[in-house]
Amino acid sequence: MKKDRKVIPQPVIGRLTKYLAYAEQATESGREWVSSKELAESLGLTRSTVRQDITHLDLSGMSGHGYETEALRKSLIRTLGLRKGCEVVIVGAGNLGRALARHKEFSRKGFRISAIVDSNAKLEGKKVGSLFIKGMDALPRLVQKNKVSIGIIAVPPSSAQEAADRLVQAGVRGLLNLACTHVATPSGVAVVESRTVANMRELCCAISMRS
Amino acid sequence: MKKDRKVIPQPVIGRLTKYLAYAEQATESGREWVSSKELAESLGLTRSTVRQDITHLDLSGMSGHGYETEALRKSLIRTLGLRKGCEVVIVGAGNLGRALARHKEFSRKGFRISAIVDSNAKLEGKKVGSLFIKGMDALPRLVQKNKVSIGIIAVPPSSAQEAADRLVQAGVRGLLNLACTHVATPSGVAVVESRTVANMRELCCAISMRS
DNA sequence: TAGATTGTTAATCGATTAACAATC
DNA sequence: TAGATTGTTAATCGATTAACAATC
Repeated sequence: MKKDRKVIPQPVIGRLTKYLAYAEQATESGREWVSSKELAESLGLTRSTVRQDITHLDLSGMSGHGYETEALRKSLIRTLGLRKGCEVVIVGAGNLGRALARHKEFSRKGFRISAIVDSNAKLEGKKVGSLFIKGMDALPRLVQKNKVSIGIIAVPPSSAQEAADRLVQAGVRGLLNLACTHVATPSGVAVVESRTVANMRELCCAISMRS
Repeated sequence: MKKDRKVIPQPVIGRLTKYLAYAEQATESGREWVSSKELAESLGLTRSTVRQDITHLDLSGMSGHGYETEALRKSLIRTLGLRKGCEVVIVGAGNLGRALARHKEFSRKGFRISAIVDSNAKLEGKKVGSLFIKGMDALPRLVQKNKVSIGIIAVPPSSAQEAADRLVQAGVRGLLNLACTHVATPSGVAVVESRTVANMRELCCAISMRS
């Protein structure tokens, strides 16, 4: 009899991923307990917020001790739907796309880069890490065959929308858009904009406001 | 007599950067007017929110027409404190660091990568784009000389905190952390966590909730 | 003028925080 | 037991939305 888990609000989800990163580190360093106090102080939140967030998990803490690190980690993985890894395809084999294809952190966190494609025919067949660059036409077949669910857009802003369209058409269910343009998608497809340039701008803004 | 500009709430700042990206594109394609309706629909917001946000700018729209694209763009640049570009240093000359050093979009948006450094002595002197990789020890001098205000952390999670410490010590005023670990900084230094892995996880989560 | 859109106020909605009894 | 921390409820705070007169 499953607890009927309601939809978790976006801001909460954002913080849950932070708790997960923290729990993973704590697990690695062999810490057995983590408290809401510790999480709050390390991540710049209040204890109330942390405890309120943890309400959304299927997890019980222990009064006086906090949460078992490993149980917290597992519960977060379950709740966030991260149990069974995830196949990814990268569109764009420029600097950024190639760097991501070889980025260790992805596989360490359960994401498998199953292909990298580019519209530039000259790049076709070249090797990136252990992958060979494929043409855009291969996209639908690659997505089907490898059960790819996420597409990463690593092309210049001017071709971002086209990349998105082709990925959606090929059947991916989520997009990570690294181009600093907004892309439009049908409502069934989740999009996260990476916003590196936007982040830099926000930094600039924060800096200039303080001086 | 300047309008006493109050602090702008973070969620608003986040959206202002989106309007800016939109206004830049609209400017490039020669569009003269942009309305709150158009912004809202393109970016998935309500018109009310857009108009409320624009309240924070020193800008007047025109009833029946909207906002002059160019005036909107300029006002956003002013308000976000982006008028005079920004010097940046990258720590970490791995795949990601090197890719960013050559990333066109940065310079196009007013960020100048003035140096790239790495703790691995073997990389010292190698060329990345038009830059030569320097050692970590060069950091303080580079930051002073080039008036660097932002440091990008592109090292493995395990050395992220150290990179942050050295950047702060060298005198940068903001950090963009691309490692998927939280880094702690003194309160005078702004930090934005890039969260690429976290974003991927949020995508996974969104996907798994829909199925 | 008619149509469209701004600027602004007030109402709603949701998220964060405070507080505390219950528990280990 | 005493100290610490959870889980939960209620209060506060802030952000989003709705609505509409004013304006081009």
